[in-house]
Amino acid sequence: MKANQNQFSPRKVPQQERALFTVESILTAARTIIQQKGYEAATTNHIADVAGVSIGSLYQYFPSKEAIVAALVEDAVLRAGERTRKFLIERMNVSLETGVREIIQHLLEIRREYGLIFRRLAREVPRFRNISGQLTTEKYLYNTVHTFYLQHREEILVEDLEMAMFVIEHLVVGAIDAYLDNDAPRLDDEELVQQVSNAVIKYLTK
Amino acid sequence: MKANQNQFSPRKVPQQERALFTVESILTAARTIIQQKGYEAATTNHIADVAGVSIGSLYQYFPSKEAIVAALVEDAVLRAGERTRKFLIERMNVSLETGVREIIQHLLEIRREYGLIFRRLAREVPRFRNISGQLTTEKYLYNTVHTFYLQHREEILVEDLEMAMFVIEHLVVGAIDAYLDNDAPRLDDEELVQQVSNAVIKYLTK
Amino acid sequence: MKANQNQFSPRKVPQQERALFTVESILTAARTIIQQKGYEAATTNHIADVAGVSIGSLYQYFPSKEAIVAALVEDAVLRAGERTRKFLIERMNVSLETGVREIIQHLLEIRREYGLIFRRLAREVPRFRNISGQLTTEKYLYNTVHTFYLQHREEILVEDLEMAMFVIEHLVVGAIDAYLDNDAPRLDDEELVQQVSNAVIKYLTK
Amino acid sequence: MKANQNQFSPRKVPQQERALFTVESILTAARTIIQQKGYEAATTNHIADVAGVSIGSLYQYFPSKEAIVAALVEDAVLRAGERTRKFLIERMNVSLETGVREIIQHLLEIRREYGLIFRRLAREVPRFRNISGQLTTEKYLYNTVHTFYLQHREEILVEDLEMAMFVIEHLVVGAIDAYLDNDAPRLDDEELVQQVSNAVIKYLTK
DNA sequence: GATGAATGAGCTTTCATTCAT
DNA sequence: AATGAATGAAAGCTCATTCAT
Repeated sequence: MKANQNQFSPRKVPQQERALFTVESILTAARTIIQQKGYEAATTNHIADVAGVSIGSLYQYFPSKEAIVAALVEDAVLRAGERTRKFLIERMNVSLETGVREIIQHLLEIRREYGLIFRRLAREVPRFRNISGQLTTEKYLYNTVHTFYLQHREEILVEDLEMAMFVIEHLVVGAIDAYLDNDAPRLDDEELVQQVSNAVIKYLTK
Repeated sequence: MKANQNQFSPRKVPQQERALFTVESILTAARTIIQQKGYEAATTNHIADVAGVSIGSLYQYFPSKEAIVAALVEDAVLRAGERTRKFLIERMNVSLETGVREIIQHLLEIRREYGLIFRRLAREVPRFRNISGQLTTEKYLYNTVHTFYLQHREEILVEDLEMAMFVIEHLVVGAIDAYLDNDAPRLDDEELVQQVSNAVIKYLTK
Repeated sequence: MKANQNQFSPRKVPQQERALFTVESILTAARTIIQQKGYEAATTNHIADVAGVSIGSLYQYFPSKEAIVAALVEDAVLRAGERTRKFLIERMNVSLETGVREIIQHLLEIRREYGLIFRRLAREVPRFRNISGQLTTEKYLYNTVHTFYLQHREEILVEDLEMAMFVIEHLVVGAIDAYLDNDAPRLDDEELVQQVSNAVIKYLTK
Repeated sequence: MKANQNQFSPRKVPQQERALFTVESILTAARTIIQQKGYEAATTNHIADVAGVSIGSLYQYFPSKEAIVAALVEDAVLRAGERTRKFLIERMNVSLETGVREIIQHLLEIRREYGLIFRRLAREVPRFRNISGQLTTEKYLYNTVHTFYLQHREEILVEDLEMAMFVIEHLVVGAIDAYLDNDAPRLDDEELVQQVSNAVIKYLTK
């Protein structure tokens, strides 16, 4: 069931190369502006301007401003999801401890890179929290992570694994986002990953 | 009582009871609107409307829209801070495990009650993250929590306690907020508190 | 025929000393603000504030903001007029040349002193131009100046004296105001008075 | 072409004929309103209304209300300046007396035509006095007038010519503006020009 | 009389969106 | 298809004035 079918779906599916390029330009412009100046600065006219496209063209491919943002979020989620899934698959045979640490390390990188989209939009515009939240969880964390944990099921002492996954996901993402938000006082990447991994491992196995 | 003196400080101090009521109405209206519909919906005219007050009156006591929000945040932080500090002091002699669980339980309540202000505003309007962030952490968590942990220092195995406090704070708050945001799938309050306490205790002592 | 009878007349004629003081405070405050920050800054609330009087009281003595300004202009005109008349009377027996020079000298001083009221208000608020214009001309220049010129009628070659007076008045006031407005490039008080006197004397006698 | 580049410069340069017409409409509407009702009456909404244009269009071409007025002043100064310069050049070979009279006659016409802009704006809004003042004096009076006077240097008895020019300029403009402001009592155009010319000629040559 | 709280029309300006070319 | 001119609801805010105490 494809989710984005109704209000946020692009007006026309671009079929020519130029059209595709236009759409790409708009999304890139929107992404750049939001990351550099925040959501409020991302007016449609400004986006069109930066994209080098007329405002009329912009509205030929996107029915509304929200549609642009939705596309942006979806794009980020898909890319990040794909990368994360590949990453996880490569780590399927690794030890629980190593796996957890590397996954957290990976999440830190991912959220630093795409995170501005997630964090900015999710925080500034509540409407998009659901979109990104659902997609995040469902599409690129849950399934594969679940598989990974199952591989180490006997090491894991908690009974309800799915609940633990929910708890862990938010423990981890909460800590990472806080770390990225605040210019953290006495912590560097390595230390953070170490500590959070510690917490997760202990939570799962002790 | 030293910060935000200029741009956010009230325009005039109400001297009659009627005026006090007006100020209270405005803050209540703003709080209600923000909690129910978000920051974007909280236009000054709407706030005045809901408060049953003219727009002129609103601007007689608040120099700007942001000042209203700042007052809201400050108020929430002060109340929540006071309650939390009292709560912590009463638990000074309790065991580490009990203390952690009860504190997390308490934080869950606090953030459910005042948290919409923290979470909504902090997320939607980055400007306010500083205010709430600083006040939150520094004023009512850090000092007292630190004292509590020190009382159980010998049970705690991590070396750098302050770093651990940073990690824990964001692990806990991240998880709680996520739980409150998503109407969590297979979790209730008790379970959440239990799991997060578990994680924290294990992180500290194993 | 008293001019200021209708829309600009004070609401009540103050009969007690305190009331008189209040009115004086308001006028002084208004004058100060207008001179220092311009007409736009002179809001009624600000005036009341500076006057140390409640806004309610202000409206007890003046029916509108314009009434305050009108009173201000009238006051300035009366004072300046009185001083000028006295000054002129003392110079009745002086030679035409000396008299003209000293009058111009005197006008320079007067307009430097009260002029901010005349110039600011007259320029920023066209409604008041008539008031001040009429009062200026009629009440303190025309009659006495006329008498002075008559004393030297035989030296004066122009036929239509009244027309000449009109021309001279505006030549003189125009030059003085321009001098006071621009921070004049290569001119000081003395030089200005000298040159303008020259022009007037020559105009009248050559 | 170097000053007012930022805050007053047009927002976008109109590229279609339709847009040019819009800009023209806005300027015309603003000019009309200011001339007929003064600066205070010239609200942006009213200007847009009279121009038959939406408020949005107005702000597409002018970044602020002041920018409109600035454009108005600049336009008037440029046109008036050009006309006056041409006029003066044609009179270069004329006698001092004729020249002065014709120039004053010309100034009377110019200030009657464009003058409402100069006088109203210059008087009501001090900010614009600088713009119009500088442009007026420097660009279209000073240079050419100076040349004219130099051609008759031997007839002129005053020593410091430039100072005399300053005095004369303000004598003349002051008198003309006063004549145009007050609907002058016993004077017509011809008489005014005659008298003021007289004064100037005598001032210069006697 | 005096106070100051309350009012609200109206101001400048923005920006998502539509429409004529 | 593309352009960009045009739209107008709606935002934040001011200030002369009224009214309850």
